[in-house]
Amino acid sequence: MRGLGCRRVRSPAGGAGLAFPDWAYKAESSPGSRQIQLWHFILELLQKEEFRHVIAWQQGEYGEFVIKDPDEVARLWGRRKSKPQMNYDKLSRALRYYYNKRILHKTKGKRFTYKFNFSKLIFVNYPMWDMRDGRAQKS
DNA sequence: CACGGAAGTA
DNA sequence: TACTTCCGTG
Repeated sequence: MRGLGCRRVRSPAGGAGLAFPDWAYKAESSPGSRQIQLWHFILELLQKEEFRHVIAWQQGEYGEFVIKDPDEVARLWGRRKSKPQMNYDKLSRALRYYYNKRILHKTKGKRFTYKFNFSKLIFVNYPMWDMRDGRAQKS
């Protein structure tokens, strides 16, 4: 297991310098059968330049991203989950459930634009992390 | 489009 | 639990 202090950053080549810490892209930690989470999938697409025409980080605001092609993102998500009837209406409902979970929030006024709550993602990936003093706690 | 209640799935 | 499906409301 890697140290918690590791904050390696991924910089997209030729990008606007927008990068996100490696802990944010922590695909799946469990060995095997756990189903992929929507936010893992979103981060996965965001991390690959080949999907930049479909979904991309919004320059300026850290953690903010824009779904440039909602139908395509929904199609890709549906393919991954074996849900051929998936569409943006349903996918966006799933994203809205993240509001209360504090994983995402909407960027009001900006169409198809959402923002990751990275501090919450730290908590999701490393439950032992205590946000109050920024040190790992023993249970 | 975006929101969120309500019921259904695995 | 984490969505998926459906839908009325603004």
